[in-house]
Amino acid sequence: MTLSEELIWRGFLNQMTFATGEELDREKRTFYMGFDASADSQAVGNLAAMMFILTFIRHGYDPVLLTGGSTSLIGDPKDTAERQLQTEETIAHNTECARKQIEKIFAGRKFKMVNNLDWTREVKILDFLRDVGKNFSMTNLVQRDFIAQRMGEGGSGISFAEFSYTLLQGYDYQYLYDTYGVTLQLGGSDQWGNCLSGVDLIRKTRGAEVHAVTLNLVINKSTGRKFGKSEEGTIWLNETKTSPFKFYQFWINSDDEDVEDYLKIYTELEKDVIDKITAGHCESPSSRSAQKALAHEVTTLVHGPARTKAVERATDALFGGLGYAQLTADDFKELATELPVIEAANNAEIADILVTAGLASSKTEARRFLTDSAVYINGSQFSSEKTTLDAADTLHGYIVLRRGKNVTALVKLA
RNA sequence: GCAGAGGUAGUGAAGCGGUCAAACACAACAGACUGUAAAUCUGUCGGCAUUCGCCUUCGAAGGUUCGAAUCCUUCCCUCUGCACCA
Repeated sequence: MTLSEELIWRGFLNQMTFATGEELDREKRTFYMGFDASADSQAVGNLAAMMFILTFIRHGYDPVLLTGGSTSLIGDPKDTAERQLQTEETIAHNTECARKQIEKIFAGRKFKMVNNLDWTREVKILDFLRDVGKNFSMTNLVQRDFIAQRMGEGGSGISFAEFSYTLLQGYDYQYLYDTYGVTLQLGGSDQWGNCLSGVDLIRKTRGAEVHAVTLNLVINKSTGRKFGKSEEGTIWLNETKTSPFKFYQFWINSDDEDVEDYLKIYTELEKDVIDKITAGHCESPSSRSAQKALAHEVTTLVHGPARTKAVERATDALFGGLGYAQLTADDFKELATELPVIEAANNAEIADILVTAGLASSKTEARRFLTDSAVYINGSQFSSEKTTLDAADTLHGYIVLRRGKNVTALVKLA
């Protein structure tokens, strides 16, 4: 498969400045893509962008990966409202986090990492206005969707800082063109306008033709919403923000109709492999083989093979056919690394334990769960007369306490 | 700065002196059903005590009243006009 064929097959392509996809196949370019540093971890949404980049790398393109140390100080305008400015320290910290994560995902590949703060910090305001600002038409800027929305009736207004964000990004492209010969910028579909800022700027100031390709936003087909959030919120790549276990669960829980799309986007598996997986999945959707393959691949990419294996074992223990009574002490040790473990006194009230374990937010709620029979001890429901936990409930020193379908904790009696 | 409108539980939105822990919708949570799915049905959805009940909430602080989310005062914030600026 050529690059353009693969991009289309995987469903990445959104918009591009190339007239035809074949132009992408003709010349191996040096390209860049920016990563936002407004949060201290990249999320599943950014992971799609990384997979997009990996596709280009596999086809011989050279990547320059940029962290937005300067642009995140300003913030890309949203459609709704002005962003809260973050401190320089926070952004510096986030930029560093982004760098580490990117280096982890791209380990073993050839790539350059840059931080746009390095060349933006010293720029003089007058130089910037003359060299960059002069090349942007106010009329065009004002017509941009988000800016028009923010400035129009019912809009929340927009500061000059956010208004001029796109010039900064355009300037980045120009700098990278000058310094590394970058002639292609990749971005999310929401970045199309900002990518074009650079394309136009370079045409005007350097007389050169450079390009931009954007990637489709990943959509959860069944909800129609942007992909990458669970009920508990964003799925992060950082394991302290989203544990590998939760991360793995997130993928396992993918909807049937989305699984094939996700396999194409979030794994590097080739077409015949993916075809085989989806065929198997269609035969018996209940085995969830496609979800398992997806979860395995993505978790391995983000958290490494060892963690993935551990998480898979823990998952088997929690959701597989095995009863808890059949688990070994070692299995429990594994579970203990993935689930919250809390200590409780012998004969402690179950309602209190639910609260301390975070399975209920208050004692009143805990009581509700109990009367709703939403609580399970070692996988089974129990009579309402039982209100405390004691040594008779332990298995290898632990009690598995679950609320609802997916929220589980281990209890250790003191 | 001036004038108008408004700030109610996760969101939207009723309520405009007592029967308001606050209608309704959505979201969320749980149970049944399931494939750790979707849909559907049922229940829950401030806290403590699960007996009556008690406590904390309706932007904030005061006040009026037997009694306030509801009335008054001050303050904070948001929106819409106008003005300023161009």
